[in-house]
Amino acid sequence: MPLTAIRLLDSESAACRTAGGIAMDSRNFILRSLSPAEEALVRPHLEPITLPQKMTVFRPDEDISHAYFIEWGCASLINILPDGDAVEVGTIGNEGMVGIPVLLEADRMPCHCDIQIPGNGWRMRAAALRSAANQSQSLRTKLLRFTQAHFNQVAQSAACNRLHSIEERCARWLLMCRDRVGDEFPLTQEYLAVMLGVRRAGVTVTARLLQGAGLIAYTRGNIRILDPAGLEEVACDCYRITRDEFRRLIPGGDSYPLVDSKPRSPG
Amino acid sequence: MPLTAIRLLDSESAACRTAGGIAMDSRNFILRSLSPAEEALVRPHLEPITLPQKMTVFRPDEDISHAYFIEWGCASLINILPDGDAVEVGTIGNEGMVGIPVLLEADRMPCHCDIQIPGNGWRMRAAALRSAANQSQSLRTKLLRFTQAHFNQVAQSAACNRLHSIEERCARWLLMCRDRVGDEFPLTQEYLAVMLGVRRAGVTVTARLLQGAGLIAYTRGNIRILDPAGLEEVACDCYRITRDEFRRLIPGGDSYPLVDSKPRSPG
DNA sequence: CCCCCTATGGCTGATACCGTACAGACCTGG
DNA sequence: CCAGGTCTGTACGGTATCAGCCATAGGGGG
Repeated sequence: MPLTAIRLLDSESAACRTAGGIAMDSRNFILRSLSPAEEALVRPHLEPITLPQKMTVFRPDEDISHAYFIEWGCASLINILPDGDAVEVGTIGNEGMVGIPVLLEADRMPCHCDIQIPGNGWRMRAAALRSAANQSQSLRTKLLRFTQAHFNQVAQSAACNRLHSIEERCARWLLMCRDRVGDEFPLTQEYLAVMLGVRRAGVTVTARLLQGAGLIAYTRGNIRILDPAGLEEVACDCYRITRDEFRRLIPGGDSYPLVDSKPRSPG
Repeated sequence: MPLTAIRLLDSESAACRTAGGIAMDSRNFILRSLSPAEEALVRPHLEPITLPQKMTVFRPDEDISHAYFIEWGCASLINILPDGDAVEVGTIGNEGMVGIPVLLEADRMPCHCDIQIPGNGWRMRAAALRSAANQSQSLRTKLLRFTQAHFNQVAQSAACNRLHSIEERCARWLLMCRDRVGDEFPLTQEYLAVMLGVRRAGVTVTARLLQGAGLIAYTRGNIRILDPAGLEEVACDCYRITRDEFRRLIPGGDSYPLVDSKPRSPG
């Protein structure tokens, strides 16, 4: 079976899970942490959604219509400068919520956000999220603490982008993806180059190095992590620093990352 | 008179202003925007404070005791990595509040924060700030919108640090300081090098270039902006993008930056 | 089976910035 | 007036990464 066949949990099967309750079996750290009272505020507004690769979640300076709670996959906050150059400034997967500007009453922000690793999740209208956050202080606290965790990640990236080599940053970035979606995921070097803010050719050299060292294996558009511990040695400390603060700040963070196996489409 | 004589508004004269009401005459955009009800929540807890250069505001992974509302001067969020390298990831002056982790219920964060340009302001105990923010939704909104503005700034820095030259970033950074404290401020090249995450020698070369072009003038430990418009042409778009979002998000942002003259110590 | 598109691999020379080092210039205190 | 610290100016070789370019290879559609 080609690797690309391992893809999405479709929205139908995601919707099925609703019957069993969200809090119990969601991979999303915010949803799984909800108390019954919080769940009553949130759940009626959740709509299951598939997240195909390259889907635009929101655009710079456009009102954000929904916040997203990702189950599988990974969204990327990308800063695209007027001259066309781009870099990723932050990544969000199942550990939190996409759409922080909604929570912070700002409605929009100057970054582009798209789906970098396909998956699925839930979305909730911006107004509903704001209303829920204003009604429950405990829910608000969870969302705000995640916001701080994400802020830390972006702040770490600002330093990392300045001070660390492509190799260090590449290893860090692959580990961050692994924590969210497991050992294997679809990803081209072209895309990875945008994430790291470097030329595609630079990624090729680095990827070959990592593969040569037995840390990863890749084919066209797919990457598999072979040796996470080895990769962590190559990565800069930024990986560990960010992850540890996530663990401290997100609800139930002591079990981050989740190690359950990736769901597959039926058949 | 040596430039270094132009320094602080001492806490005594800051305290005097209290008599006239904070909202009326504060340079701080959050304080000056407070409604009477909000002011009643905040003002009793404010304590005037001078902010000497290099003062530590908070340390990595240490509980933050106070939030700060700066009137003059400028604080810097610095990421110091385990290997000793450092870069600034964000700057806060009179446009907002220092101590976002308090508001976001996270208590602390992995960055170092210190005073980069001396000045003065007010501080408020962390618990008092949290309590005020939880009691008033409108106050909370103001603080959260500032948080988004600062988040944008850090996200912009992440991209800027990766993609722009020392010269562009240096010009950007000087303009950001100017918006907060006026055309002249104490600052060594050594410090500026940390801010930009480059060698001190690299700053010297850049500073000479900018001075040669008539954009700035500097002596030991002091910088004066001569031609802001010219500097803006040298700076990358990151300056404008961040500033414009600040204007949109902070209360009364249409009058940012304030252009009133810098107060001087009596005599 | 062939074609074409996408993805990866590998050149070449250019350059921005680094690490290190040292010298001069200014300021302050004894 | 000297001593010592701090700040700035400058040089040198080294290197990570860039910009541009072309070659190869896999894989799906006709």
